[in-house]
Amino acid sequence: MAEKISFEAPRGMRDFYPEDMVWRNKVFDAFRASGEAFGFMPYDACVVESYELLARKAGEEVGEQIYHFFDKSERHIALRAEMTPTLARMVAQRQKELRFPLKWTTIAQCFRYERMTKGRKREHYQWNLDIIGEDSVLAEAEVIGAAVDALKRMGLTSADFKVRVSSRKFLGELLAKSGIPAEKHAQVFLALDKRGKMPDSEIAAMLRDGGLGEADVAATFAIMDTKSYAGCAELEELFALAATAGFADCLQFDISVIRGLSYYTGIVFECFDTAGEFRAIFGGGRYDNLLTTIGGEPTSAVGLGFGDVVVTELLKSRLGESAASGKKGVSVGFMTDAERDAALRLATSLRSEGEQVDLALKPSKPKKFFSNADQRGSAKAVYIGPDDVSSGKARMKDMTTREEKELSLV
RNA sequence: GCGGGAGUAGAUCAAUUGGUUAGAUCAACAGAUUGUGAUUCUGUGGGUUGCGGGUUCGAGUCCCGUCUCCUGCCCCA
Repeated sequence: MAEKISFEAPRGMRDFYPEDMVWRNKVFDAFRASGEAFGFMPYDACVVESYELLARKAGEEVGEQIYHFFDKSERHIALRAEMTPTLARMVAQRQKELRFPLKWTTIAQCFRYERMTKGRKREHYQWNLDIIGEDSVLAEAEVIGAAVDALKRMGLTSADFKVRVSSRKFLGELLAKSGIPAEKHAQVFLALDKRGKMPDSEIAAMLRDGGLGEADVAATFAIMDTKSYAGCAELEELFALAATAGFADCLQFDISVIRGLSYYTGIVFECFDTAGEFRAIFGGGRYDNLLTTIGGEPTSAVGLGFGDVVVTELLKSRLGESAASGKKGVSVGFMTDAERDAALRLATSLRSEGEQVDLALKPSKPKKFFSNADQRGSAKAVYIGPDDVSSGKARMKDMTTREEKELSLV
């Protein structure tokens, strides 16, 4: 007898039971529908990449968080933590033959070895939208618009979430205007990112540790209180485009949106639930160095990453745990083996008409059959006994109203 | 990486603070009930109390270790 091993999935890895799959499909369906509606071309790629590609792009301590291993030929292999390096590789490989701008989308399974918290596993699916090779702010507007569209398809409204937007370029100009030297900007970005998560006194201390004088610290705090994007042409244009497209009510200017120390260079954005209960729903921005980091030609791009975990938690919280499951399909059952073929013929006939049919696999008592049909969520049920076979008629019951409608057996 | 809480039946929880054979309610299964699912009644199965060690006459309960889950922080797809 084999030794019993744990039935649990490895830490941080996810199983999708049928009741989970209902939610995942709801979310993925919205991703795909919005991607198509906004004209993005689907693509896909290998889950495994060379460690070198991922580590180069990720930099810093993120390398520690990559699942990696050596294959049988000692190649250093890693599971992707995000899609961007892979996208960069694929675009660079065909950079000369592709016609820009590209609008590409994918739902990518990504892995990351780190401490688990609410809304964060070691494995997740991330919907990616990228527009590559386009400088127009309309690119940002389309990417954000598509993500907002997906949230609405899932059943949320602008009252449930807000997309906070800012611009790194704008922030950099404000800092420069205040006389803070460019080499200190990274420090300020870090501090700004902490606003609200940490007392101001500690943020001030962080800034001083970073080599800023008192005047610079004061100037930084003044900039943190910036409430208007007036004077930033690209943000003004983005808000105007959002108004034209009809989703301006979902946008908010927020100078503190930084997106960490990552590669963004222009407009950046993050979407949060209005109640502030969950982590960021999606985030992204413009990055000019997508291809140059791996040795390709300079190309500007706008990208968005939208994970499945947080939004699913949000949907369950706002719409209810059972919101994704609706009654559908027909259950067909039979009393004894003598009616089995009649049941199979009926199931076959219903299926050819496009019905989703769950045929009982063995005879069952009516009580049991209807109980099971109810449990699995069938909208209708037909139970066939000897009398039905001899009369050539059976009754299809609506599981909600309990009304019965006669139908003839074949 | 740092801190807090918790693990008892399929699920939610008890167990008089260390005392006899670990209980209840749902759920499941069978029957009352061989022709139609929400009621009722009867019965049945179900547990190495997360795992390992220790203290004790005796451990679900106390101690140590370990694993897992939840929850803050750090960080971030």
